[in-house]
Amino acid sequence: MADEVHADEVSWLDPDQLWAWMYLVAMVEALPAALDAQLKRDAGINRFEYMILVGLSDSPDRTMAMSRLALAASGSLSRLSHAVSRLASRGWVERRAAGTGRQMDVRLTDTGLARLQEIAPGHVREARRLVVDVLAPDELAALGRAARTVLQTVSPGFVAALDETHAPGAAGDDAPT
Amino acid sequence: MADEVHADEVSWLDPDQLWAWMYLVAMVEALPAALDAQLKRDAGINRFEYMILVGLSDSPDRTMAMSRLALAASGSLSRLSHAVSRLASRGWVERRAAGTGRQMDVRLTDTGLARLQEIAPGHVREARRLVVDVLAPDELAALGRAARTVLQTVSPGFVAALDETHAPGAAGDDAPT
DNA sequence: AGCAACTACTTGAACGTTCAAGTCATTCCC
DNA sequence: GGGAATGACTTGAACGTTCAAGTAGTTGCT
Repeated sequence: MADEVHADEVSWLDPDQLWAWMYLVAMVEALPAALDAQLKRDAGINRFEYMILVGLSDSPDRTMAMSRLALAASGSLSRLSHAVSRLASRGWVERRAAGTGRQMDVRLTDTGLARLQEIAPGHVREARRLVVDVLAPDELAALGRAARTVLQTVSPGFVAALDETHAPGAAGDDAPT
Repeated sequence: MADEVHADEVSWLDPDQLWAWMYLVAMVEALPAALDAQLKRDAGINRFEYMILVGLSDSPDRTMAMSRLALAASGSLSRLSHAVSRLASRGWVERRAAGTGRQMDVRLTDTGLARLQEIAPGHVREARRLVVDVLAPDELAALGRAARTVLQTVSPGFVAALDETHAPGAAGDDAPT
């Protein structure tokens, strides 16, 4: 593409923007794949299942309702339901009817918690190897801020939720630090 | 998680690192989904198929061998083969035996090029709406540089390839301005 | 009390990706 | 010049995600 598009009134990206865009697209393609690969290889689960386990593990009684968990892991209810079925068949989580309505609670079992504690260090190590340790602290901070800004358009609700749980004071409103 | 991990000798992330990591992970999860959604809705294709079309469109004779195209779109040969079958069944690309060996060329048809020219502006608009226009120029540049640095670990070959085709001079070697 | 609307979840089929073969021409070697 | 190895794909099954129902409690209206 680049020039041959007959882009009436669409402003194409200038070289600097295009440069940044290409690398960003490449990263958002490659990074999830790399993280998934590590989890799959070392633990036999994917990133979404990992998020479920983590979400449950730091929740009171290691339990959450499906709908809240779906938000926490940022996936659809359907996707979550299938994933919970898989995890339950391995005995890592269990379903239990909750008090009201059709609501269901998912609980991280002792087995599940034990496995997560084995898995987590390796995943953190990978996060360091691929991202945290290859960037200078200020570069990492800038990356985080840019990611947050982008997310504010892509999924505003999620930013609100994250800001609430993580450093509600420190992480300002628009331009932390 | 956060504390309850019995992480012998694994250095956990400090609050600032964790903050950046959370937003980064959320972004690399949400951004591809958002881009895919726009393409699916407006054009009935996914990001990978779009990359194929773009790759072919600015290639001599709108043609590339499968293996080269797989590199350009950064996917496996198998994935590409399936995707090309889908695109071919819509008449957007065509397969042709190339000179040597079992090699196959894929060519963007006139129909395919026409469709791409209709599709591209909308995609650029989305890129602007979600990323390029919500960040200040220096923030975007920093994001691009960070992405490139991360990619250097995740898939070094790809960085080399991208640097070669895009702004070989301007995009220095380690810390482009 | 009866019925619609809503919320919370599950399920099955369709679709795209991955993974493990399978095919077929070419090249290298004895 | 036959046979193994290599390169360039294709194909089919398995798996996870999405999408469109389906199920089942709860609430609100009349």
